[in-house]
Amino acid sequence: MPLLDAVPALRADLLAWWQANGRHWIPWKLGPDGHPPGAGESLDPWPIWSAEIMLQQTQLQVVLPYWRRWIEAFPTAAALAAASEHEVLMRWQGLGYYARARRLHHGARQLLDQPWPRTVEGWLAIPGVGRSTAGSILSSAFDLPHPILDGNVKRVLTRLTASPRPPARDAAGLWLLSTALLDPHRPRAFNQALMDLGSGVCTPRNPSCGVCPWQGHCAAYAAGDPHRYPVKEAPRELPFQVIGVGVVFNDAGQVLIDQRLNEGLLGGLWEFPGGKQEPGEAIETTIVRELREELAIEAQVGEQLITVDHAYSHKKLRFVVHLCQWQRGEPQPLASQQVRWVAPVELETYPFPAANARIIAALLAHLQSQASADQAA
DNA sequence: AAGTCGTGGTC
DNA sequence: TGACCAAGACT
Repeated sequence: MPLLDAVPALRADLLAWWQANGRHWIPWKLGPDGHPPGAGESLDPWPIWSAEIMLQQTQLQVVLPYWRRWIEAFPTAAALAAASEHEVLMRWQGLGYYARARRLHHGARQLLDQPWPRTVEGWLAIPGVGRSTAGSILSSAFDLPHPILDGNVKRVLTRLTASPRPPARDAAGLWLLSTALLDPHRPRAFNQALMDLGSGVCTPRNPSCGVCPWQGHCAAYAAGDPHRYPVKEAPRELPFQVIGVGVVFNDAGQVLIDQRLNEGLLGGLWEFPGGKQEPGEAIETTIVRELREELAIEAQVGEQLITVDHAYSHKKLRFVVHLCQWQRGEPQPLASQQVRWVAPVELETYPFPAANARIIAALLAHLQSQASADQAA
């Protein structure tokens, strides 16, 4: 029997499973009374929009504490619009993909004094909102019939059809299937059920096919190899680079930090200055050279503070961090937005990426042990 | 349209 | 120096 003929049964079976087994506790999916909304009932789009942006390529359990603090700080879109970019990045610090925060910030300002969009086109006009996020917001907030296609849905659908192609090679087909399956009478419940199925049953490893409401329709289950889907692209090797980093002190005991450009990796966040080690170059030379090239200062490189290995999505870096002493030259933001001397205790008031947070922890520990050594002497 | 963009969980 | 991946969007 063709899959499309089974659509009514698929909808009914999924929704029945979800009624008993779904995640009915997700905070941004609850009404003001703390209970799930009835069919056709609307929810405040703001907490949902915030959550959907945070959830892009990020697991629910990681998002939850960030989202709670975020909504407490910014209860409305207008509150976010009124906030500074510094405060926005502080609230996003550690969550990754920082362009999401700046786009959400801009989107909130863009929507000021405008009614909430109720069309896909209206949401697509907002920075950071793509087709799947738009569908998720519209179905979650307004119970409107728009499909979604996130990682969970891709996995469920590629297994359901035993698709031989990686999802990126068949986006059009997957969107068609998500659209065809969507229950037009209960879009909010159906989309959430599809994601809950992918999250709790149709999992990447060791799927629980024994309790799956779609087992009888699943081509991958019939073939006995649901774990093979979705078919993966050939993985690429990640380049590895060593970065020399200077924690530069001045005579007042302050350290030098710079704010990265908004474009590119870690855009808008603060960091300790540094740069890529060139072939055959001693790391101390790298640090001296980068401080000259990017800040126009002369500094003396001292002892190593720490090395930090960190994997990003498309490269692996090793930060070799040395304590340095500023000698001369007013720091210039030649490769950054701005540079600043700050007392070590003030570092916590700036948004730093995760690798730099480890450097700060090592620095504070170093200063602590140094202070107690001085006291003993 | 392939490359870019983070981090932490989990095995 | 692990591999793999997660409620994707943007260029």
